[in-house]
Amino acid sequence: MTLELVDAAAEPGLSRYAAIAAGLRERIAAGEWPPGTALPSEQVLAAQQGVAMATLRRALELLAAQGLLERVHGRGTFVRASLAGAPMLRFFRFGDGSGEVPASRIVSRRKVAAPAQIAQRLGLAKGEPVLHLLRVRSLGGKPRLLEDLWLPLPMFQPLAELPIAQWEDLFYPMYAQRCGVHVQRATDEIGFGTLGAAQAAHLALPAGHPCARVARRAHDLAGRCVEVRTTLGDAHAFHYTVQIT
Amino acid sequence: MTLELVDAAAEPGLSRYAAIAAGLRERIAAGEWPPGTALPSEQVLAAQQGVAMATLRRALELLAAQGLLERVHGRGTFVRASLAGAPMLRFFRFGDGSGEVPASRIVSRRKVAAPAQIAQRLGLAKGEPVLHLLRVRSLGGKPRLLEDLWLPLPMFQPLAELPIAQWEDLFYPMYAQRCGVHVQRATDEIGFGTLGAAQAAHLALPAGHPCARVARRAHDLAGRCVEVRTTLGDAHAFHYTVQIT
DNA sequence: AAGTGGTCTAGACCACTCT
DNA sequence: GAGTGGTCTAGACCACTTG
Repeated sequence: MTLELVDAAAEPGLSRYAAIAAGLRERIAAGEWPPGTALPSEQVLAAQQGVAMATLRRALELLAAQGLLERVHGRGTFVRASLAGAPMLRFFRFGDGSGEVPASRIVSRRKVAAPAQIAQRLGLAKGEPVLHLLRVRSLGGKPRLLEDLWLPLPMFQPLAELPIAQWEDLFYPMYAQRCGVHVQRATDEIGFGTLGAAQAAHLALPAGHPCARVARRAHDLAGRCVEVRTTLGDAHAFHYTVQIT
Repeated sequence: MTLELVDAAAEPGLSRYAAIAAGLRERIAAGEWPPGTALPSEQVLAAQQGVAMATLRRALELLAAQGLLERVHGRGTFVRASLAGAPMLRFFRFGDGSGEVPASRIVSRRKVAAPAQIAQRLGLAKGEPVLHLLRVRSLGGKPRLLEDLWLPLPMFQPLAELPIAQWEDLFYPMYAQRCGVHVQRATDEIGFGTLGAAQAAHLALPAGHPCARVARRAHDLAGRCVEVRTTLGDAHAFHYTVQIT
């Protein structure tokens, strides 16, 4: 019998659990279970997929290890909500290490046609409409980080219209709430350089001052690049720890 | 028989598989299975520990995920050999990206009493004997990296006596071969600074030139810190990519 | 008390490697 | 072909969370 489930698991060469994981990943990306909500229980899913519970578990554990799901003993299995708000401070250590969230001040917001390099990083065609933002982030009243952001435009239209005064300090929760965009993972590329005159002015540093540069590409649940961001900060405040194994 | 195996698995509050993993980790650290050798088969280990094979498997998978073991389908489960030779280039990109190993030139080698800060990082008492090395690493004939190393001395005595001409370009395989020290993991702390006059001279750069600084602590199988190393390189050649999830 | 995920068992069969 | 790890099953029992 039994209902020929459209076997999302029919991928060739994949183990049963890997195929099931891939299928679940697609259904999550398609919005069947929005971020923060619970999946059906292991029992239900196992019956649905026609496998033993242990096999279904392996699929869930795989997705949990990849950061897509979060399993909570006694409660259920949940689709992970957006990334934590301000992990940018993981790269910088300014005077006060108090977990304070940097205050955000939008310096400029413009709708523009994507330059070639930005379009390529966003996975768009050159010239597609994007939202370009410049903002300064401060700690203890002192400007510390200068950020340059590019957001694809049909998707982020609500932010093109939202009054500047109503913007939040943390962007990712705002993306989720106002645009339904959930940042699920990001890639940060670290480099060192020096500040141009205009950049230096925003940070109250002399032109030519050494700076650390973090070039981020953020991706949503479906794997699309939804944000390109370049952050500059005083190189002397930069620090980062890497575990090698 | 049957020595009352000192049930390393008797830890309270640990699941059976976690306790078994901890016990195996200790036996590996104690040298029962040297790096590169195979552990007994799952069947044998399961019988030894008196658990089902699936439980034993979980223990092995845990240790494999932690990078201590390497499992090879059809061959066996192996204790991972030392870290790859020169992962320092993961942080720098000089002209040629050809996977070339940087040539090493020892600039100085001295037996000294450990300064307080070094002793602390090595987990020694201040004043304990250590080997202090300074070396320059070059690519394509050009000096690129300046390294400052501290090695605890009873342990690395063979390197205190080895003629400089016989040193290898890669240190970790040499530690393993000559001193029986196997580097299993390391922590790299990335920062930024400027070159002092002496440092700049070694790298053929002007004094005050911006540099990236990688401060490494390397640990052996038993978790002891066996090397403290600070590497300096041109800040403009620095790059590193971080995955955030 | 009911429902969830976490641990564990005692098997079966398959895929890979070596000789 | 013998031995290894990889996948999968169909259960049991435990620990945690919530009504």
